[in-house]
Amino acid sequence: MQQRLAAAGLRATHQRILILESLLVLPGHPTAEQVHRQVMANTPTVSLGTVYKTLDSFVEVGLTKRVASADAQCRRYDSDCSEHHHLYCTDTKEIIDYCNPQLDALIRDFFAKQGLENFQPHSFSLHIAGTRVS
Amino acid sequence: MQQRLAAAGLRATHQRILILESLLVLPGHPTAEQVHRQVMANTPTVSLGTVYKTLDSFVEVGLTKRVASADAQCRRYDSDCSEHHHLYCTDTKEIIDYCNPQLDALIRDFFAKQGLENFQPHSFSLHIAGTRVS
DNA sequence: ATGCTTGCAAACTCTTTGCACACCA
DNA sequence: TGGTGTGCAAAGAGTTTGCAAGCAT
Repeated sequence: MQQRLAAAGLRATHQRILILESLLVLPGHPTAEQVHRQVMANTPTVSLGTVYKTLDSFVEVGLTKRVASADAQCRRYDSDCSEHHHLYCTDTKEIIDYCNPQLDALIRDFFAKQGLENFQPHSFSLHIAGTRVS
Repeated sequence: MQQRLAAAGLRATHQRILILESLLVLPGHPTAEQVHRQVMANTPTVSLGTVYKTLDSFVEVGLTKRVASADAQCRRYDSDCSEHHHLYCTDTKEIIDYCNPQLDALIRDFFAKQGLENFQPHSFSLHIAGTRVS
């Protein structure tokens, strides 16, 4: 954990380690509030302000991402910085991560063949809206 | 304009007509604030609260969409309810609409062939992050 | 005339900021 | 030790809510 922070050029403080661990443990796309709660479960002396500042630093150095969310009125963070897609259930407002290398290949291929004008794509993320079926 | 509102099951009030017009005029993905400014340019007596309420109604009946945005700390709306994708410039934080029927077909095809487990997709939106080149 | 809409202002939520103290390198 | 990070509380931005008055049907 310390290593990851050091590698990212951040001081390995107690709080940052806790917050990074919490991010990795929490499923889905936690809000700052949820990260804070998770951190507090172990160490009840970390302030919410610090969580915000720390998450911002993490985003800045690429340790996490902010994820887009049309419904939420708050920011969500994602510790999984690998490329992946999202299933969005319009009933439950749930966001589920979805990985599919075949899909990735298909999309990359498409843009490799017929490029975009004036735009160099770096990463792709497909948002799939729909409903859960059981 | 009245027709569109009536068809959506909303009363055609002066304010709603103005707000709908403003949405159609404004480029990109305006915030509630931007819509309000646009409305005020014509009729300086519409309150921001009404803009919020109205935009919510519009989203509810499908006249507009909320668009996801990882950076913004405010909600953005999109009057273009047809299926389209987004180019996101990581330099300028700009979001550009992008349409490509071929791409749509490719994606629909992919999921038609090998469906998702426990999920019925309704719409797809590809977020393409990258940088502008000139 | 009835009931949905509006305007206003206050309340609320989420996030940021300023500053003194604490801690890592 | 020096400079960065933290906690706290207050401020800020964006959004929602409650209610009396207004308007579309």
